[in-house]
Amino acid sequence: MQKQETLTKNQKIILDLIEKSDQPLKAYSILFDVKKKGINAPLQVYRALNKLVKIGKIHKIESRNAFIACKNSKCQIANATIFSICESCEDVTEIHDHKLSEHLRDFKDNKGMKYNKYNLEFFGLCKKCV
Amino acid sequence: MQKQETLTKNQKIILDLIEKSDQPLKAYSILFDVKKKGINAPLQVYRALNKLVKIGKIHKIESRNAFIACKNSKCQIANATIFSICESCEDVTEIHDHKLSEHLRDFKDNKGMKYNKYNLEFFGLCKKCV
DNA sequence: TTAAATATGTTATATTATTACATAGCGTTA
DNA sequence: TAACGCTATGTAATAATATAACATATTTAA
Repeated sequence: MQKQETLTKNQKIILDLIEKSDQPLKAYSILFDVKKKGINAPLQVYRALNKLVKIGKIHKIESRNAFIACKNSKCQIANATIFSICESCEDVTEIHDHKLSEHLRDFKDNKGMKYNKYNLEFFGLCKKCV
Repeated sequence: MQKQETLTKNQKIILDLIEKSDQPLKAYSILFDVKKKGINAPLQVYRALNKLVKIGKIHKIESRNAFIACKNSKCQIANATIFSICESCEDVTEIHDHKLSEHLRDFKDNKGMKYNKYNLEFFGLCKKCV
């Protein structure tokens, strides 16, 4: 379990912003939005983002270079993420599917590799965009 | 099935280079290597890369911004990729696991989304690095 | 044989992310 | 409390990744 009480000022500001959005935000768009709060440089944003990713409060959508809040209040799935991404409207949803997660968690390759993390992104068209 | 006979000069040069490497190559490292062959600008590389990804000859490792050749001669899996990535030595291997692929192919979320593609990346430590 | 589609070459620029360095705060422990 | 280790901060500069815009050429198909 992560300790959420230790978030610093910058981390809180940036997490707040990301949590208010239900869609992924890009680093420089975050930077633009938090300038009024005294965060002036990309590095300040990236440092906070990296920390928030590390503790599982947010996830990075790798194919989009964007960051979305983790809706799972327990924040235990920083290392096991599944997303669906609409290639038309770019809507992103985190998927929680017990059975699929189980399969992924239990997956063993034939090279004896020890996994501690996975990220899965599904692409397609959402209901609205079909 | 894709038509491989239609690759253009630039596409061939860049595919050759990527196929000679068993590990992912980055766009600007590719650019550096193909300058002697008359490819001078990033855009020429990215255009070839995008095409090669589209037809399934190579895959992009999203978490690494790098490109690796598809070893599957049939090239039918441009839209269904699974990789294992060692976080220590950065070795990347494409995984072909029938059962897992089946699960992913058959996965349906509860939002009625129609998927046409997925990308899964496993992270951990390979045998050598454990 | 013209039109449409695809690819090329080039310059410039946009976007994403890190290096390097100086400083500040905080908890431990001696 | 003083000294240390650790983490975070602020700032400037720059590296790394990727695309826009434009002119031209080549290929494909009607």
